[in-house]
Amino acid sequence: DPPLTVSKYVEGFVRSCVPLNGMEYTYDVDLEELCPVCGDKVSGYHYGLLTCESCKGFFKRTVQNNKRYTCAENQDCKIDKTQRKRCPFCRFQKCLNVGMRLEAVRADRMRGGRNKFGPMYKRDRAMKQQKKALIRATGLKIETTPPMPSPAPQTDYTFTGSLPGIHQVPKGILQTTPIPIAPTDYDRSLYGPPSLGLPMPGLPTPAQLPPQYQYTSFPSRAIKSEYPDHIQVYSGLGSPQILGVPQLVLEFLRCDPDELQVQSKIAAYLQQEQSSRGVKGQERLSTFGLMCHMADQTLFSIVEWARSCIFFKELKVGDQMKLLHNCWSELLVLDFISRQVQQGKEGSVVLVTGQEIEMASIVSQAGPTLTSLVQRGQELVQKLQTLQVDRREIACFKFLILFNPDVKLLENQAFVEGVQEQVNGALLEYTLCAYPQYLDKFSQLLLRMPELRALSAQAEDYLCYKHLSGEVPCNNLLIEMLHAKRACT
DNA sequence: CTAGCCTTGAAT
DNA sequence: ATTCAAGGCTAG
Repeated sequence: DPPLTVSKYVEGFVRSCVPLNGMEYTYDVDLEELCPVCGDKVSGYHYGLLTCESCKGFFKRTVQNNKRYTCAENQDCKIDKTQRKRCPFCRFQKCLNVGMRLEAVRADRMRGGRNKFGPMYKRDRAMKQQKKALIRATGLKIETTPPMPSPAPQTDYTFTGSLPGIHQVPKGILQTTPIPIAPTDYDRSLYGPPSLGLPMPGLPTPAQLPPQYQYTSFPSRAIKSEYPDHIQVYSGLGSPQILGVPQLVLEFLRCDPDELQVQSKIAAYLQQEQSSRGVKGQERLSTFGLMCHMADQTLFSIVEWARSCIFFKELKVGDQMKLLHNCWSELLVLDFISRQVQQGKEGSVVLVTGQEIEMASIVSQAGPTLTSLVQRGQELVQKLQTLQVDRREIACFKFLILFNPDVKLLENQAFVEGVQEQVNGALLEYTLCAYPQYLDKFSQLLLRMPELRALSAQAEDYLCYKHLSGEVPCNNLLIEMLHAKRACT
């Protein structure tokens, strides 16, 4: 019989995360922040984000009057409170780059009332509040500010498939700066309103989709009212076609949990954990202890994901356990790696909670083993970035890892082998369709599998060592998995 | 033009 | 009735 606790879990026992009590935000929370354009005092949400009064006015005047500016310098003027008047070109550029939204300027000039951004502002406030609490609880700074989710897809009237970080790049810059077209989140930005007229059989309806990271870009700075008379569609050139995505890959993507949801759940758990320790008079968690809890919670969400996935849920619990015991660390490492590929910055590492840790501080504070582990991970991240791995391919990867045909003594061996084969086929088809210019992408991707496996084995060894020296917090699913795996192999 | 303050009005 | 992000107004 499998270990009781794990089997309980797989059968449906899910450690619940107590939701944040006191989620009501105090109004002054946001007001401490500075305008992302010029650094002046923020006066509220304007055109999509918190800005100062003057940049709000500037943005409004510029868009309403369709103003065109030119830069006397190199289009990279520093914009701050004292110099913001000097170069309106660069100021407007910065407005767009930080994410101010053209479509929030009303073409009909209607005053008052609320627009579709209202709910988004509210969510953003709640998120900021939560992050602040997380900093208090963990003492870790958060430097990543996830892009603000835009309202439901059906309210977007245009799309170009622009990406976070490079949205709103003016034509002039597009010509001189090579922009890597990494088609992450493609499917999402392509799920436009039904009026796009694209036949998309089997796609999830917008309502089923998690909050989006979407940006709408406006070629030639066309001004769109939020109450448009007509709908304009831009085709995403140079992008992989949605039409070439195998059904299976789409299904995998549908199974994928929403990153933001996992993020806030785990963040809330960690806060709870830390604050309850304060009450019980226990000593607060060390950074390493925190990381263990974080990994533990991530593992919980991975198991939850597996349990609800296509194919996996068809298996008997015994086989589910065997598969999970075999691959939990690989999935955990892949989760970490893919986060770095998708949102990591040079020289730092992003955690599942959205917190960012400088590589330098890892090197200086972590032991040599952990440091080399992270560094090896970063090397793999770089390779995957060079390969331009997208989220669909990562979704396939997860299945390839989970349905490992080498796992012995399965009741339904043939099924697992069959799934492995199907996923391989779907991934091959997808890479060929989406990246026709890059014929060996599939094999390049598969070559990363052994590296991932080696990395996860090393991570397991490290964890085992830490466990034996008594540094891993108890009641840890990680340790349970570790034992289960070593016991059956 | 700029930017601080004022008026509006749908959503809550 | 209140909120608060839109647009409007106007000295400097």
